[in-house]
Amino acid sequence: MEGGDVRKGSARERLLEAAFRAFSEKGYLGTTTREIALKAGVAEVTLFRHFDSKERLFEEVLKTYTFLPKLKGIIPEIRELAYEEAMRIIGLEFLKTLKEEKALVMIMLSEVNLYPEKVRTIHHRFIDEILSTLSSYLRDLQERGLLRDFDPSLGARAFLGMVFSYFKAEEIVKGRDLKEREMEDTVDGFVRIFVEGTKGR
Amino acid sequence: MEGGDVRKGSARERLLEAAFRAFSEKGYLGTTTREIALKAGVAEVTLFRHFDSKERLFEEVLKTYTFLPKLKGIIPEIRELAYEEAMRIIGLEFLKTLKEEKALVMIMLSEVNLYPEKVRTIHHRFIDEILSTLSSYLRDLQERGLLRDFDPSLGARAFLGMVFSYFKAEEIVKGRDLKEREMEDTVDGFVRIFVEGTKGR
DNA sequence: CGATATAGTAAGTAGTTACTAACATGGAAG
DNA sequence: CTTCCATGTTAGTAACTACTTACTATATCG
Repeated sequence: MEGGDVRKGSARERLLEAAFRAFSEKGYLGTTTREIALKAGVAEVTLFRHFDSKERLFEEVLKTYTFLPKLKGIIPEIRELAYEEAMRIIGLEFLKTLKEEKALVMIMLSEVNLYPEKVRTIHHRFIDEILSTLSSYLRDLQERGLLRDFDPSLGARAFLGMVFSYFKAEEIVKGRDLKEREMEDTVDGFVRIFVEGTKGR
Repeated sequence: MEGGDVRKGSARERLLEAAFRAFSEKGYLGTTTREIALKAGVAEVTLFRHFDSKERLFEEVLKTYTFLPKLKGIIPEIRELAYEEAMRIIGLEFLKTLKEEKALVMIMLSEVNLYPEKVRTIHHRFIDEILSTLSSYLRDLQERGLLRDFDPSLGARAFLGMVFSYFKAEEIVKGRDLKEREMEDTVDGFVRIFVEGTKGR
């Protein structure tokens, strides 16, 4: 989006950030080392002094910008809430995380072909993590007799899948910038369907 | 998958198919015209005689291999079925279509950065089409008083989103080859949640 | 002050890539 | 038979790209 330079922090940090942005906006192959150095405001040779090759820079970018989902942290507080309200928060938090980490999501989708293993690793640390957090929450509710009997892992997939696909269609493919209000309304609709579909009768 | 040649049809057809495969397996930038020609079993210059440039070849590939979703065709027969059974068929048919058209889906996801407009066009003709087909089916059931009141377009998104995300996670990211049985079971679970969550009470 | 680390400038290399030019070949059609 | 037309072969070009080498400048630190 913003083509601006990165002018704070050490050369290494600036390179990592410039590379991260560039890879996410133009893809790995579509990005040149010259361009990254320019954006970072350093000489191209400095890039190769810090990272031996373009590929190692890419690896460092992934290592640096792969985040841990914060959903895990909010689960304890959520167990106190009503089911529907809890799912609303989980869905919205997941969607916001996707939005914040859009650059990383773009890299994952673009680079599945070129670096399947690297992408799989991130996917595992990110999506699978959230998935298992949500399924253990659902299992807990089942054991307390609040939900009907269904595979909680499948349920988690169903719910997060709705949210992810919505994000993919609007933000990634259509290039939109979703507003708070619209996100809330949409998640709300998803929650109503999901909660109604999983409640005990 | 198979690195084999394409040895039937005219040179033009062979080029289109070889390019389609290559683009989907290695991305647009990761594919060379030399490689396409080799796979098609023709001289590289023949490629440029048929298509003026690599980019125009790409456009022709998209034009040629963009398909019309067949979901629309089966809707009439489905209106006769019970809601749950109908959704099962729709979900499974959608998933199978994604599987058959996996190459195109890969291209779409990989090339959002490079050619956003081209990808948007395909997405519109493919996903949006299915989406509106399903929402009109849901609206119909609502009007017949069989479903509770909810935005049918949101409902369609929810359901197809579950299926798409499942496909993305398993086939695209994890590189698996989903078997009939597993697809049926998963769609079945999705359907149960969705149907229960949208039925009139 | 002197050593060390970090950065820049400049020049270049070897490989690749999309794309072109020129000419030869073979088959189908009139 | 001859005229096309689609194709192959060969050679080449201009641009780009990841990466290197060699030398210089600056700032920090003991």
